[in-house]
Amino acid sequence: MSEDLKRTTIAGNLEEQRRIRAEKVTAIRAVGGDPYPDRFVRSATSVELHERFAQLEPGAETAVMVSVAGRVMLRRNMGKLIFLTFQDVTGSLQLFVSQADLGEEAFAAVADIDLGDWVGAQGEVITTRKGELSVKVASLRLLTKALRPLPDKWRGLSDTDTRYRQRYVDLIVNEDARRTFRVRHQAVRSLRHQLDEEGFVEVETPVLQIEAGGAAARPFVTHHQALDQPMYLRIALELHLKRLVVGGIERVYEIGRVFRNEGISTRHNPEFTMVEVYWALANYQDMMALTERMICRAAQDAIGTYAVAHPDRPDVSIDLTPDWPRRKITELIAEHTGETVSVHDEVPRLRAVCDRLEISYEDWWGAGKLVYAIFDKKVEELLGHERPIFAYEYPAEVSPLAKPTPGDQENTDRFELFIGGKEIANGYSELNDPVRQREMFEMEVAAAGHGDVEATRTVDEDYLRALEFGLPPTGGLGVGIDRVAMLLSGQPSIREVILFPTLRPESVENTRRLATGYPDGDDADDQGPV
RNA sequence: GCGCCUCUAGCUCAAUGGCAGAGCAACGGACUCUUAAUCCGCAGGUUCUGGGUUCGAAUCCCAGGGGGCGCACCA
Repeated sequence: MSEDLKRTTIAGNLEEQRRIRAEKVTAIRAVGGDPYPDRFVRSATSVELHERFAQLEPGAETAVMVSVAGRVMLRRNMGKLIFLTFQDVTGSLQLFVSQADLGEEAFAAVADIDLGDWVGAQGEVITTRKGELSVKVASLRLLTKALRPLPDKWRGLSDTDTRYRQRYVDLIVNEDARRTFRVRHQAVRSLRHQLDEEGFVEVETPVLQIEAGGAAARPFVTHHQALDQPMYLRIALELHLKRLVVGGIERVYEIGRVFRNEGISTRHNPEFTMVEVYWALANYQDMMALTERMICRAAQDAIGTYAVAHPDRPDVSIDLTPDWPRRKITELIAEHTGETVSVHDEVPRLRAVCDRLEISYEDWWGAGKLVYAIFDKKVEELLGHERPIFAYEYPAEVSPLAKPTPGDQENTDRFELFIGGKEIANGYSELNDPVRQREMFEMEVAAAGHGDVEATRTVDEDYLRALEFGLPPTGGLGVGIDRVAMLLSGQPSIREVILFPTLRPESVENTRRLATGYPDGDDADDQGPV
């Protein structure tokens, strides 16, 4: 069996296509060419030319010379005339390549260009007889040889696993993927602009922490060698940002990655991006208004409308137009379950309500956790399907960092924003009484003792020390950036708005196949069951 | 973690117990105005892996792996 035949037998047609492209690389080098040259000076992008020459008649010549560059996506070979359609970051454009213009030798080189190659071309802007805007190529350079073939030019790449693992291919061939990440970028930029304009200072705080606090979630654990010290990846931004408010940064925010060692779903990725905002002298009402300003502006900047597609119902859209309703969670519970409950009710009565609604609970839960469970299990998913809604006045028992509602120690001035049945944002008037904060921490430690793996296990003494220096009245807010991106891009899965979502590792054999260099005769020998 | 669905050529998909196929991509050829170019020809397979049932398995069964969806989990 010859080497080539064996290779083909083992790895199939992919190896044949890669071999042929690799041989072109060799051939280019053999005549002193460079298949991976240095820079190319581009004078115009495809979209700039489409905009500037939108009105040309068919068959027009402009005498305007341009340099363009991009990846070859389509090729139509007519013999002595070749049409190439390339794609750059702005869009795509046709190259008109005539043997009469280039001469036989240069034309033959263009005929060797494969789909997926990067090329740079220089020539006159024209339209064809059919009116297609084109660059009539006077010279064309290979800028990068692609060794692997692109997916089907018409159907693209649809296998979700491959799309996520090989996002580079997804982005090359799927316009919807490019659009999604453009929307995400514009939304993030918009949030940042809004906060900057309102005088907020952007900061960065530690990702590696001695104790992960600020939320109820199981953290990722790692280890610092030099300190010989276990460390945690942060699960929230909150406690460090409030230390900065103590330090006098009265308006502060961070856009950053947080990590939660929990289940993966269409709405949860182990690492995700939050923006948290803290505003001295403000309260939770101010933060609701700020949330609304931020998301409304993001919608306008990213998609130019207040009408967003419903994540689960293709035929429905959600209207983001201000002002969004604000309702107490107990009112929403009554409205959607018919049960009148209060955090001041006796525990047995609340347990009876949970039993009626078929909600399970732990025997150590107080009234706050029970009321919250009712809201969480029976009401949340029903909220925000026509327009966003703020729910507020959450039990203190489930809000250990929030300030009590004036005159009601069992409730807090906390809110959550729901859009399309999903939680998008969470905020409150910050608890700034260090004595009460210590009590709340100790309650959490007790919950951890009950087996609550998400409860904070230690009292954050440094945070309490900071509070003792005086945290002014402060409003705080956390927004899940990924969920905003899902909302605005109309994507039903968080994996669609994260460039490289968390996946199981690829199989060894598959990784091997994908990572194998070429040409290299040894690889093929190692792979197969020869 | 549990349940359901799914895995066939580089890509997108057929073949439902009886010869593994098509389109695109590739390769050879024709073609100076195409638009997913067209036309002729040719090649490409560990049907995810391992067992089993059967005269015969891509197809049925069991186990494992990847993925999707749902549930559980998720202040």
